[in-house]
Formats: sequence, structure tokens, C-alpha cells
Amino acid sequence: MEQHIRQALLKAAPELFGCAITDELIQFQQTRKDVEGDLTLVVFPFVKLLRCSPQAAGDKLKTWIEANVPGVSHCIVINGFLNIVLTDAYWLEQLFLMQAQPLYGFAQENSKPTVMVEYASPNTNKPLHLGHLRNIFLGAAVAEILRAVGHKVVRTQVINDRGIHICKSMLAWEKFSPVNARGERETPSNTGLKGDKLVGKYYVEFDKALQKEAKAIMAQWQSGNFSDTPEAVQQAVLNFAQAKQDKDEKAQAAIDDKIKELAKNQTSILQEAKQMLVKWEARDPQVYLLWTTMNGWVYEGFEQTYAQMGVSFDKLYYESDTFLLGKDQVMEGLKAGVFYQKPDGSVWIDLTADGLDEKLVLRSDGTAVYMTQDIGTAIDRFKDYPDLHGMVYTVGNEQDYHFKVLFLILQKLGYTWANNCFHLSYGMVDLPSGKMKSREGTVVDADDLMAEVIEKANAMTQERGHLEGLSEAARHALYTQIGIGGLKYYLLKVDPKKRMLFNPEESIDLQGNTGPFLQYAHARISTLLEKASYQPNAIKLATTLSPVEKEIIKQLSYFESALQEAAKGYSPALLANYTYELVKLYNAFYQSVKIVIEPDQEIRQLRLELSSQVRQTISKALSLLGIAAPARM
RNA sequence: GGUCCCGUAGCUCAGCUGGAUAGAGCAACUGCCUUCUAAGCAGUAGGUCUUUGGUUCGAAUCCAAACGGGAUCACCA
Repeated sequence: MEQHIRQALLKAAPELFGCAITDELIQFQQTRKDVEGDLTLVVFPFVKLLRCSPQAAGDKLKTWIEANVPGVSHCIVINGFLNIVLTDAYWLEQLFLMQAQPLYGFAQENSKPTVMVEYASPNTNKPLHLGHLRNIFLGAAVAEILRAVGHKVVRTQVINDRGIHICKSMLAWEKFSPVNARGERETPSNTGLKGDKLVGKYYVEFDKALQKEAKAIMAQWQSGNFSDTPEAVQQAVLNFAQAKQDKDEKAQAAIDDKIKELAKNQTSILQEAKQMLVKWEARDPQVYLLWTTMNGWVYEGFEQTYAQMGVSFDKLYYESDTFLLGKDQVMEGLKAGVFYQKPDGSVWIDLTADGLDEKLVLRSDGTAVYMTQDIGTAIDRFKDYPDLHGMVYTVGNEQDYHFKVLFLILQKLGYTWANNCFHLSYGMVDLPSGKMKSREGTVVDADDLMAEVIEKANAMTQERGHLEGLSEAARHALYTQIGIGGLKYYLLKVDPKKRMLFNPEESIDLQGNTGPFLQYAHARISTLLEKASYQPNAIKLATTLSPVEKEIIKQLSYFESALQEAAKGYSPALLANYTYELVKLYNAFYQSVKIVIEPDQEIRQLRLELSSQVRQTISKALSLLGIAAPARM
């Protein structure tokens, strides 16, 4: 309708205003809830053009629109706004149009270029936690939304399966894992631990040992004993100690950290881990075997977690496969003059001309860093998918700088697709107690959290659900749908780029703006339609609509634009909020009128059609968010 | 210190490209199940949109500065 009026006005401008007008002059907005109208045209822009008062300009537009635009009932001019009231017949027609297309709001499949969406991408040394949940739910939802607006989508993750962090777990396991009676060290099968949890445990063990050894070294330094310390390090420590004087507390703490860093570097255990990494890059058979085994454990654990989350991937990338390509690229870039080499052999890029710093892309010992791998992975992906148009990286906002640099490097290496790479940057998830810190044990484990919300859904559903006749398995599935659905909605309803607070109690809430609220509406309509033995059927266009009914159709008709906005802004939150508004409207309607038991057949049918379309829309929106829509609960 | 992000009700958040009297949920209080699922609905109360300037017919929204919070500036990933 907006488009209609817009076109009509543009065409009629010469006769109406005496001159042609530009598109931006015509501004539509949603009409305020408390005044009559379905669509509002802002009159102010026309005031200057017509050189008259807002009221007069409004009147002029009103007369013209009422006479020339079909579907318009009448217009009201208030305070410089022209509120357009559309006819009930127009709205009924909209409802039929939606009913006639089950995929209303969705674009045609594969009508837009291929996009790869990366999410999850965990390290293989730690189990998944709350931060990963936001990442994964967000990425998975964005992938679905992009698909719905017509893109071909490849869901992917890159698995950080190499690097010093893996070696730490491997080393700790070799050193500290107890041996049982059969001479075996701990494995997932002989401990019953999930693989990722077991490996994570040894990562922590490593850190403990490292801290302990570093502490001892610092104590030595404190007492002036530098017998085992290289000259250069000794000098650095003494310099830091010197610098510490006459500094404020904060600066002193920062210097202490630096000294600690030096001490850590002197520990034998870290040296061993570094040697292991070098061996790994040289494909030492023993190290490789251990690496394969322990990573295998982690993957198995992650698989379970992903299954519980209800997410999946189309294609996996392993950094162990792409880092060599990254190194090659760096060498080529070096030849081409994009990078430069320092005397110690390390390779850098100078981005000072772009307002950024110098950035390391290859270590002096020739091993790869994070950036090296990411360069390789990106190029690998565009090789694998020749029709790939762009990438979306779902990664936390603490890496804003990293991605800025990455995209810039790819551009400088001459890859034009770098312009279509987007960093879907999201804010951290805070706890009421503050930031999650692994050292302080405040990390919320993904598996534990999911188990908790399912348990809560279980308890609540037992208490107030309608479960008669459901099998034990079906009930359990329902608890999972509600628990996980609630968790997803909780994490997705907030604007991704904003930092958010995770309140454990609210996250399993069922009332208000929550996942179960939407699911409940869906279930209620489902059983309602079943009881009514609903069959789609045409309604006379002469049927009149109540204000709520009209509001609901209006909101239903916004689905497409809500979806478009969500895709454009990579923001599932927009879709979540849209759906919440729709459900609130419908609930008010549901409570205030009779539907199944409405005696007037024409009205009954209209209300059923309306309910059916609301259910459809909730179901579509929830599925885009990765949330199940149960038929009863 | 440089760069980037954020600041809306007691709490958690909406508020799209500037538009009418700034909205929800939670928490608090009042009502509504002998009619289709009350995980619901109707209502009361709660605001200097951090502050100060600027642009504009019009600013929570755009610009600048200040204040407050966070991230980042590693041969970590």
C-alpha cells in the first residue's frame, strides 16, 4: 500500500504541487496506536513546497488520496500528520493473500548470492560455555534468516585445533593423568567424562602447574637469584622492577603482570609445550597421534552439545588444514611487498597508513599466528565455493580490531571479495556477579546450563502443562523444546551488538517476553484450531473487522519487512521483537472474544482464519530463530 | 594514552532511515478461570532518555564536548 501511494503521488505531483517531487519527500510511518489510522504520511516535508500551513497541506493531500487511491477509506489530518484509514476489505484481502501463500514473507530460494556464515568456532581445549551459546544461537539464526530472504547459505565453523593451547592439554594429560590398573591413562570411556570436559580438565591442570612454577621463579628473582635466567630476561626483569617505583597502583599491577609473563616464559613446562608445538608442526608421529586422539574426544563431546542445542553445520574447516595455506599467502604477500620482514625473520604488515598499527603475521620461528590461519581459511573457503559471494563471521566484539585488520589484509592481497566479508560482532554476556572468568570458576558451562533449563521446563510443565495422552518420550522432547527454546529466545531477543546481562533466574522464566510465551500462544492456537476442525475457507469481503482484528492483520502484514530488516541488520532480535508484538496482540484478542464457540459462522470463520495465520507466522518466526513450536504444552 | 562500542523506569531490554503524549517484560499493587489451554488478559504505579552545547519546523534518535562503563592496542587464540 505504501508503495502504491508513493507511486501515485510521484506521478500526480505536477498536477498536485505544480512540480515534480523527489522520493525522500514522501515519508511513511506506522500510525500511533492511540489515534485512528492504518498508515501515516508525514505532511511537514510538503509544507515548504506548497507554502501553506501543515493543516492546509494535509487537507490537500487528504482530498487527493481519498479520491484517487483505491483501498483507502478516509484520511484524518492532525498535527501535521495525515492518517490514512484503509478499508476493511483491503485488510481482508491482505489476509487472504497471506493465507494463499504458505511461504508468505520468504523470498524465492537461491534468488540471492551464496553467503557463508561462520559461528561456534571453539577452541578444542575447553568445553563450550555461555558465551558460545550466544554466538552459536546468533549465527545459526542469522544463517536461517539469510536463507529466508533468498540467499544460498553455507553454515560453517572453523575449528581451532592447532596451536599452543592444544599442546598444553596434551602435555598435561601426559604428565598428570593417573594410570589405572590396566596401565591406561584417563579417557572418556574409562572415566565416563565427556571428551571436551576431560581435555578441558587437563588444560586447567596445565595452567595450575604453570602458575606454580612461575611463582617459584618470581620468588627466586625477588631474592636476587638469576642463576637459571638468561641475561636478556634478567635485564628486562630488573628494568621492570626499576620502572615500578614511583608509579600508581594500577601501573604497578600492570608491570607485575609483565614480570609474571616473563617468569611464565622461563618455566620448563611452557618450554615443553612450545617444543611440542614445533614437533607437531613437523608432524612428529607420536605427538600427532596424541593430538588426533585428544581432539577426537573433544569433537565427540562437542557433537553431543550441538545436538542438544539443535544446531548443525554444512561444512567444517580445521585450522590444521588451512594454516599452511596461510603461511604460503604470507610468503607471497611478502614477495609482492604487502608484508615486510624484520631482521629476526618475523613477518609484519604496516597498517599505519590506514590508521591502524603494525601487525605480526608470522612468528620469527616460522610458526603461524591466529591471523595467518584466518587468511588461509578465508582463501580456502572461496576456493571451495567458487560462487561464494561473501562471508559472515560470528565472533565476539573483543575481536573487532582483529577482523578490521584481517579484511584489510585480504584486500591488500588483492581479493575483491574481502569487501563482502562482514564481522557479525556481538557483545559479551555478563553475569550478575560480573564478567565470566575461568580462573575464578564463574564460567557457566553450556551443557550444565542446558540441563538446568530443561529441568526447569520439566518441573513447570508438570505443574501447569496439558500433557494427557503424551508418551514419556514426547513429554521429554517437549521439556527440551521449551527449555532450549526459552534459552535461545533469551539470548536472541537482545540486539546482538549490545553487551547483555545473563540473569540465571530470568533466563528460565516463562512469563512475559520469553520463548515459552510465544510457544504457548502457538500451542494454544494449535489446539484451538483442532477443536474447531478448522478448514481454510473464503470470507465475504463485506465482513467488518473489529479494531483488534485489524491490528492483528496489520501486524501480520509486517512480517516480511521485519524479516528483511532482520536480514539487513543481521539481527534476529528484530524478528524476536516483531513476534512478541504479534503474540501480545493476538492474546488480547483471544481473551476478549469467542472463537470456536462463536455462533455467527461468518465471524467464527474469520477469527479462525486470523488465528491460523498468526500460528503460521509464529511458527515461521520461531523456526528462523531455531526455536521449536510445539503443538501443545 | 590511541582507537572502537555502550549509557532510556528499581532491574532486564524495545524504540528502524530524526516526527505526534518515550514503550514492553520482570519486581510491587488491583481485578478476571461453572466459555475455546490463566505459561494468559485488563488495570494502577514507576522517566530530567547520563550532562552540556549545536543542527532542525521538530532530537532518545544526527554532530561536538564532558562524565561514567566496557573492549582492544601480544611472537595468546
